[in-house]
Order: sequence, then structure tokens, then C-alpha cells
Amino acid sequence: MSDPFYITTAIAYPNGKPHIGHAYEAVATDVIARFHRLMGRDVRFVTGTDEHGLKMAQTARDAGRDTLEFADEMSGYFRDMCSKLNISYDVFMRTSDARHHAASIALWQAMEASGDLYLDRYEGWYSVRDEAYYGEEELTEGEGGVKLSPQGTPVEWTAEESWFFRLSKYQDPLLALYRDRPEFIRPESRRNEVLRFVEGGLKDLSVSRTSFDWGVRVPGSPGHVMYVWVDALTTYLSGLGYPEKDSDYSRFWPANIHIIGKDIVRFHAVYWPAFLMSAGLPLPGQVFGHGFLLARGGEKMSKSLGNVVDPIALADQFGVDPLRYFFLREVSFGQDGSYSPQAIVNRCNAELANSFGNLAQRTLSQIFKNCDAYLPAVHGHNADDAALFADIDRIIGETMPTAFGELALSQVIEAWMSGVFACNAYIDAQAPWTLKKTDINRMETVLATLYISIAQLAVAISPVIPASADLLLDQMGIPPEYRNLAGIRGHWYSPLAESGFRLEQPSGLFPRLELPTTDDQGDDI
RNA sequence: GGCGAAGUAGCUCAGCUGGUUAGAGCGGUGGAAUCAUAAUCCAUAGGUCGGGGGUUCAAGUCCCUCCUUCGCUACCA
Repeated sequence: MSDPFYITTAIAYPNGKPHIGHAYEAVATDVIARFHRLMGRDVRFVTGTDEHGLKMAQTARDAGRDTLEFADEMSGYFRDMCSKLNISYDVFMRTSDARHHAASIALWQAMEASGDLYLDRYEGWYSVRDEAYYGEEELTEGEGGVKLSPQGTPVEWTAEESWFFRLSKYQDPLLALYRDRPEFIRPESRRNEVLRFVEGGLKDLSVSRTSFDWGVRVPGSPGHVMYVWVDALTTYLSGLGYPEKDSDYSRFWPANIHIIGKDIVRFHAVYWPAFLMSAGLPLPGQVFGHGFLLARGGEKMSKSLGNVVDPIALADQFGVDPLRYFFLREVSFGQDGSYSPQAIVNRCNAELANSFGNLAQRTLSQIFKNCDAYLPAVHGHNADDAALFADIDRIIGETMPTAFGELALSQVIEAWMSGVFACNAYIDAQAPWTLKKTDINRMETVLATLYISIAQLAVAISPVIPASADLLLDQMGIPPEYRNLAGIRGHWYSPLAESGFRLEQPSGLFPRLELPTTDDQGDDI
């Protein structure tokens, strides 16, 4: 068996429909997963929905719905989004699943066995309106000395029985982890934040709630449900079958990487490894906090601002692959990025339609018309051909994998584009349309050289635009077993040509996009 | 308030441990070509690298200060 690779998205909280941020994260994670498959690794990719907690129960209640039935519907929207966006997950884990409850209980009991859980009272300034506790220093003084939350709502001193996790005990182990494995938290800016946070001291964490019951019951402690983060994080284990011994868990845990949003870095980089250490389980290799996609004005997308963009509608409008390409190309992975219809149209037309799509089209068309649709024979390569091959080979064999290894996803595509540019420069310099009249053998060699290069570029970019890449490779007759990095760099052209394969009339891969005419409607966000 | 990040060509950004004429893509301009989705290729356009001060033979790259933007500052996820 090949090298295992386990990657996850964050587990989405479905108290609303998926927004562009969910789509972005799913796509980015999918691209990484697909790339590792391309490299021949055995990949597990887990995503899912985190359905417990007060907000879900409330949202359902407000809608007059049964909580689980509501969760079923909402979770469904996330699965629909994944299927729409061609997200190649292996497991979609729901926290309401019985298997997941079993896993959460197993993790809880493992932490309990380490003596890291204890029952105590949770006391603090509680805002009924916000349903949240606040620290003394966060409060402000209102009229008549009334204490107010940062949201301006009244708070009162409240005490509640709660299970606590000895997070304080893990301060030093965590700092040692960050020190010994600097790549554990990325990007660097997030790592620094976490470092400072942990260096500042850790208090024990309240890990159960008694104010609602929509969650995983704490074993042997009636009235308590687990703090949502305890069970949400457990999804990464339950998605592999934990605690079952004979499951993917034994092969794929620990995860190579958790892809999450920058807003939940602490839960993944502090609480999660602490829980795992407590339970005696191996720690994941890396937690990567990506940035947010901002609307053109630079505002964060949020429901309260009413500027939520439906990713399904975007995919319908521009196409799934162009949207995926845009997400990864335009945004420097790890940093915030911005989105606008204009930017999508510009980027996709320039790079997918004009540079790459047109390259394939002009090459295949010439073969179709000038070679009777048969793949042309190679009559000896010259130095120009060798230079192009060397260029492409370096790009797909070194530059792109290296950038992928660093999760510099936009640089991966940038490198790929440089290969596309090289092909366009080559075709113009060689001018096979002129060779047609002067040197037919050379024309054939040039077209064959391009054919090989285009197929290699198509395979290399297939994690980003899987459907389009397959469509092209289908047109080109590339057998499935060659659609991986090793295969496409190998010897397949001559056998394919000698097999008598013929092209169909080539058809464009990426139609040029146009801006929606009702343009300004979309800006009204 | 505390800690941190960032401010580089019209736009989006690269610029590692300081060292020849500060880079890329897009946009703009001028050519070439016509196989192709009016797509492509070539050339080019000068930005006092946020302001000021300092260290150094030498600073976008180190130090100080000021301005601006942003992030984190524990139990809503």
C-alpha cells in the first residue's frame, strides 16, 4: 500500500446554508487531497457538519422544527455543496451520528482516565441575552453601576456545575510541541498568536454544559452534555472509525493536516492537541488556518451584513472549475482574499480560456485538420523541443510539487501558468501553420511535442480543475492509468499514436465568461 | 491598553540571513503573427519601496519614532 495521507476540513456548523467561505475551504482542501492522490498517495479526506450546541437547538426551535430533523436538512445543504463543487471527500461525518457519539464518549473516557476531567462549579458574569460568560475585564459599567457585557447587555454573577478539563497542565507540553514542531501551526502569523496566547498561561477549560441537552451526553453524568468543541473536534477521529480498532483509524491517524479557518485556530492548535495528549493519542502533523474571502469592498462576509454570496449560484454562473481555479489562484493561501465577479471573469478568461484552453484548442485543431486527426509521428526532436520538455518537466516535477508541499497554492498555479506560457511561446516560435507548407515532418514533430506538453500540464492542474482536465484528457485519449504525475511523465505518446487513436473535432474547454448584465444587483451587498 | 502583522509600479502581489541598473502577473502603450475561444507572441511603460531620523563602505531588507490598516487579547460557534 502506498503512503497514507489524511486531511480534513473544519467541520461546518450548519445553522445556516453554506456560504462562500465554506466553499473556499472545501475546494482548497479538495485540491490538496487530489494533489496527493496524483502523487500516488493513499488519501483519506474527511469533512462534515458539527450539529450540536445551543445555537442549533435554538435555530430549530425558532423555526418550529425538531432539532434533528432540522439538522438533517441543514447538513444536507453542505453535502449538496460538496457534490456541486466536486469535492472528493471520502467520509462526510455528522456529529449527530451514533458512531460519532461513541467516538466522543471514548475520547472523553480516555481523558477522564488520565485524571484530566473534574467536576466543579463554573462561575462568572453571565449574560442571558448573549448566552455567554464574560471576564471581569471585558465588562463595562452602565447606568447606576450595572455591569454590562461588551455587547451592552446586562450580566449577572452565575454559577453552574460543569466538568473541567485540566488544560493548565498542558501549557508546557504544548509549548514544547510548538517549539519542536514549528510547522504544527501555519501560517507563521497564526503560530505566533497561538504561542503568545499559550505563553500567557492556560486556565482549565469548562467542557460540559447543563443548560441544554442537544449534544453528546457525558458518560455517567446525567444532565451534562459535552462542550461542543470536544465533540466537534472528535469528528476527525470518528470520521476514520475511531474507536474501532479495525478501521481506517489505525491506518490514517494521525491526520497529516487539518485545514481550518483562521478564526478557529485556537481550538485546533491548543485545545485539540491537549485533548489528544490527555487521551494518549498521536497528534496531527499540521493545523493550517486559511484566510477569509472578502467581498469586493473588503468587508467580511457575514449574515448580519447580508452580503452572503451563495457558492452554488456562483458555480452556476461561472462554472465549477473556473470558480475553483479562481479561489486558489487569486488568493494567497493563508491570507485573506477578495472576490468580485469582475475578478473571476478577468482571471478565468485570461488564464483558463485564453492561455490554456486556447492553447489546447489551437493545437488539437491543427492535428485534427492537418494530420487527419491521427496523432502525428515524431521525426526527431531538436533543441527547442528539448528545452520545452525540460521546462515543463521541471515545472510539473519540481516547482509545482514543492509549492504544494508548502501549501503555496497560488504559487502552484503560477508555476503551472508559466508552463502554459512556455507552450504558447513555443507554438508561436515554431509556427506549425507555416511548417505545414515548408516542412511537414517538422510540423508533425512540433504538434507532437505540444500534445505531450499539454497532456502533462492538464494532469498537473487536474487537482484544481478536475472535470475540465478530464474532459481534455478524454478528448486526447489519455488512458486513466496515465493520469497521474508519474504516468504522464512517462512513455505514452508513441503507443497512443501507434494505437491508431484519432481525435474528434476539438471543442473549447473554457468558454469565455461574461459579466452578468444585472451587474449592479450583485454589488448591493 | 498589551502583543503582533502589514503599508513596494494604476491594480494584485514577490523580494531569504542587508550588497551590481527594485521584480512578476494583470492593465496601459508600440510592434509581429493569423493555427486558435478577436485568443497568441515580442518589446516597453520608471515606483524617492507609508513619513522622518539613525547604524553601515552599502538598507525595501537592521534600529528608533510618527502615520495608516489589520489580527490576537480564552470558554457563541
